[in-house]
Amino acid sequence: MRLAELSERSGVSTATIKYYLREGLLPPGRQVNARTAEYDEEHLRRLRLVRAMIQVGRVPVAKVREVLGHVDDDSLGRTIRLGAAMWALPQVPEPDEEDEDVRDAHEEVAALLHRLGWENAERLAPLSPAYRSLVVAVAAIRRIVHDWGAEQIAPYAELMHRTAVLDLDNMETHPSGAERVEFAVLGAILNEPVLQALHRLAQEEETARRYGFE
Amino acid sequence: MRLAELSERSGVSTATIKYYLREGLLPPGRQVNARTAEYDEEHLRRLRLVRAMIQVGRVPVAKVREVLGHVDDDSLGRTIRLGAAMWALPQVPEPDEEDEDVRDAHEEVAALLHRLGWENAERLAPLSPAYRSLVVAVAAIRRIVHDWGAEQIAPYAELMHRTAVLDLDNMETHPSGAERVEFAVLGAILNEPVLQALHRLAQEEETARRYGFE
DNA sequence: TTTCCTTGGGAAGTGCCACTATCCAAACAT
DNA sequence: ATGTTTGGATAGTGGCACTTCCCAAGGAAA
Repeated sequence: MRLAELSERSGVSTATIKYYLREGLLPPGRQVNARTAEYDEEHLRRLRLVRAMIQVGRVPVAKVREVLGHVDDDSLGRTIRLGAAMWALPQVPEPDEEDEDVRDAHEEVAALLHRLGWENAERLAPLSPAYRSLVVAVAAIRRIVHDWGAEQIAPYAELMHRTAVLDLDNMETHPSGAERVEFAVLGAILNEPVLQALHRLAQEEETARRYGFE
Repeated sequence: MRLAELSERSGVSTATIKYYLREGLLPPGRQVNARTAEYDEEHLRRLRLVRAMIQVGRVPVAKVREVLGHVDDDSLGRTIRLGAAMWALPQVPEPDEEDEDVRDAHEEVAALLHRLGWENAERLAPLSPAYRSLVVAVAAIRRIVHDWGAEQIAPYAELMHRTAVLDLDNMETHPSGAERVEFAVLGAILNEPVLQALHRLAQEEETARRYGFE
């Protein structure tokens, strides 16, 4: 498969594919001669994954490179590889520990994890980007709605835990092997837009049930 | 309150506040004289809301202006105003109806809504940005994981519906009045980062429970 | 063989976006 | 009188995801 065909089958312009090659998101094709390169089905798969991450998952190009680097790192065990890939994802500004709201949010979230019995998450907290994201988001809300706290979050946490159980069950039904980490990353990244869209649809449904269309 | 004080109390630079004023995200202050303007607590609230939307919610400036335009539109009923604000949010590329995967995804999602009994969502579907987002995301996943469909999504939809019920319950416990639409928008926008962070934390917790830290 | 078209690679340019820096003149503080 | 602060306007910055342009090598057609 030449560049042109790769482009046609994926719907991505040749210029963009060349850009991805330069950025290291796609491995180079097999060099046939000085001016020709061959690509295969694996390149097509990878390209579709990259596109999905960028367009649907809104992951910046630099992050995609980082995530794929972990996915391809054979020196790591599967779980760790997936964890590394997931931790490379978030794009959160560091919480400003000077800020009082941030410190409050910190305590509140830590207490919440404890109350929920999420011991592993508690242990990972100091390192976890997800934990930091949560602190930032909670601080931002409390800055505007002062009487907002763990009581409001806890039921959501319960639901999200069930969601995570579904995620992992899903993953386990899938064939293991080379594709599995890739599938897991895909699931992790593309599940989120699906969940978000479902959430908004559900809000529309529930709002209409309660208040009609007016 | 002068610009400088507004800046200090919000932690936003004067240059940025001036930018927001120019962009119409903040109403102009009360003009004291040719070279002085007064701002009040309402400006501070609004500024914090804008910041939260932009920084935590990642809403682009143009969208923030649009959303706030709906929030401030007194000619509309509350439910409609909220709906308009919510619908102004998403940033989804139009699904390409030429694409076969997109058409498949379309059918699949429509069938899913029907099966779930989300009649209102079904009726709103042709117009709803959330519906379009869902179609785009499902199409992107199916392009890579071919045996993926409604059976996988349905349980998530169920959980997201419960989340939406929580959202609206929460909103109803809140005082009505001028603040309520603002609170609803805030909830809608800032809940999503919270949910996302909780989801990722829950994944970490559940992964560690099943597989340990290796 | 000559002509023409296609190909892959690299450098530079584009458009958008969220700020940020610089000016300016009025107003206030000392 | 002097220096600082203020709000408003204009232009500039840096990052990002491409896109355009150019070139020389290959291959196909005449």
